Parts: sequence; C-alpha cells; structure tokens
Amino acid sequence: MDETEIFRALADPTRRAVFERLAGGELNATQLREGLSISQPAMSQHLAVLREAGLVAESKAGRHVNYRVNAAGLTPLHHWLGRYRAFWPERIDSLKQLLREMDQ
Amino acid sequence: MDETEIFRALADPTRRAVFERLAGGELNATQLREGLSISQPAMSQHLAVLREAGLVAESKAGRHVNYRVNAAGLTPLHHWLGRYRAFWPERIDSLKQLLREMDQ
DNA sequence: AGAACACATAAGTAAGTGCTTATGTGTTGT
DNA sequence: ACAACACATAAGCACTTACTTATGTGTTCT
Repeated sequence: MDETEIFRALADPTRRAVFERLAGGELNATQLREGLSISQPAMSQHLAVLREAGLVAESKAGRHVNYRVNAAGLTPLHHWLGRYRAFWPERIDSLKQLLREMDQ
Repeated sequence: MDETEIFRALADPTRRAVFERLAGGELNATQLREGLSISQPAMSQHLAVLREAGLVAESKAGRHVNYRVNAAGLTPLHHWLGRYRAFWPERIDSLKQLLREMDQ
C-alpha cells in the first residue's frame, strides 16, 4: 500500500513479468509458472510480495487460488509520478498526443 | 536507464526524498544533506544510484558537484505505467479530471 | 479412505543492500 | 605551499532478498 513497498515489489523483473501476465486476465499460481523457470515456492513468495504491496488480489476457488491485478494498486505509483509532471517528456505531456494514445 | 534499475533506485525512501528535493531545483551534495541525518559517503552513494538509473544528472562546478533531475529519467517509468492504463483509477483516467488537474 | 494435487510456510544459504569509518583526488582560499 | 573543503571510493559489517529443499494444510478424484 505504501510507496516503498510498491517500488520494491516492482523492482524485481520476475514480479513485473507476473504482474504483466495478470494484466491479461485472472490466473492461478500454477498457470503463472508456465513458461517461467521458477519453483512453486518461489512463485508463492513473489505473489505474497505483490499481494502485500496491494498490487494483486486473490480469490480461492477450491484447491486453486486465482490471482488478478488489483485495480487500485497502482494508484499510489500514479500519484507519485504525477508530482513530477514537470519532468514528463513533452511528447507525453501533450494533450493531443494523450488523446491520440487513448484512441488506440 | 532500465526499468529494474529505476524501480530499485526509487524503492529507497531516502533516494525518493533526494529526488524530491532536486525536483525543486539544482543542489549540490552538501546542500542535499541538510536536514537529512545522513553521512557524506551515504549521500554520495545514493546519488550514484540515482545517476546510474538515469534519474539525475550532474555538472561539476569547481569543487562542488551540482545535481539536478534528469528530465528524461522518468520516461521508462511513465511508459511502464502507461501499459496498465486499464487499471488506472477512473478519477485519474477521466479526461475531464485530467484537464482540471492540468489547469491547476 | 487414500493418493494426487494446489498452494503456503519454514529453514537454510548465497548474493545484494545500505550503512559505517578510513582514505584518496581535485579545488579553493590564505 | 598549505590547510580546509567537496566529493568519490574502498573495505567491512549487519541486514535483507530471492532462492532452494522439506514439510504442512486443505481440496479433489477414484
């Protein structure tokens, strides 16, 4: 929930990859391991870090645990970045460009 | 320059505080220490991490070294966050709200 | 009931982090 | 030239991180 926890959670490439996959839709821990060469406990531990940072949410379904992106989780990060809008690249800060991006 | 380096650099509260101060204007290493109870080598090391992550830039002025926010430094972070626009809070994703915020 | 499964947790370990003190390098002022 | 200054770098240390193997808890299937 706190900025440090969020930055720390996202500082790990594996955890960012997990987050990325979850952004595509809900998946359980076993499905999240597919492709990645990572042990089951390691994945469980990464998911715990993401969960404690408020970036993902879980829901138990039988013997599976489905994980999904917590929509509100990126808010503190977004807010932090917003404080430095003065340093955003022009290309992005431009309203026209923003509208163009939003249309895609 | 790379996402991992940037998240890692910002995962430290002291480094975020330093970045915050630099956002207010150029300062040298000694000025940056004022207020913070942190040793000179510690500050020097923090600045090295921020510099290597591309978040700050330096310019030598005699025996002083002035540090400033590198305007392009937050671009990768901004870009990363942009990939998850679907999970931005409504309040922020709303164009009207964005325009209102930009006017302030 | 018992085996296979999905996941979490515990404990141990190698590597990384952030600090410290000590020292080095270049600059300024007298 | 010499002392004081501003900063970087080196080396050592406590703590944390990310992994491993081993084990525990609850669920499903036959």
